[in-house]
Amino acid sequence: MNYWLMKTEPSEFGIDDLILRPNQTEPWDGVRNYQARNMLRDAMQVGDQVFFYHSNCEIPGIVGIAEIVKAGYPDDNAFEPNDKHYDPKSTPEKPIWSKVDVKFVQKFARTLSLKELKAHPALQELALVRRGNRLSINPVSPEQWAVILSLE
DNA sequence: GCCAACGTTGGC
DNA sequence: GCCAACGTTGGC
Repeated sequence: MNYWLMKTEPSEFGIDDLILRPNQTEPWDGVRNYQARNMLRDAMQVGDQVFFYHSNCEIPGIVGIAEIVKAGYPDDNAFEPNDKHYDPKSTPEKPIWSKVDVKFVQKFARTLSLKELKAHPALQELALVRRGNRLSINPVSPEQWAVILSLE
């Protein structure tokens, strides 16, 4: 099993929105970065665990856990000219972009803030806290996962 | 293939 | 709102 961290802006779609979805499940779409796409398409498997991260908000940090319930499949909103994430280079015959489905698992009692993660000695290699990292999807090692969970 | 200009992310 | 960091675009 693999561990991940996925960023989202709560003003757009936060963990409370995920909880309210049918089956508490939502496609994770709209990713338009090749590195992140490769993780969505090639690496994520059903059952993988995901830290749900809120960015661009009052307290950026990890707010809970979700789970991959459907592995990579074509991001079809790239085909829709009226969609915000439309990409004319991607077609149903040759899709460029991928998405996965994530399901709510747990919401933490408090936000594990970015500040706190950055300060933790055992998390200095966490992709999220590395300088200049802007990827919306990051891998998390089993060791890092355990350390972060213990903060809750 | 180089690289300047521009756009986006996201913390602060 | 600012700006550092990084990705993408497009002229050459």
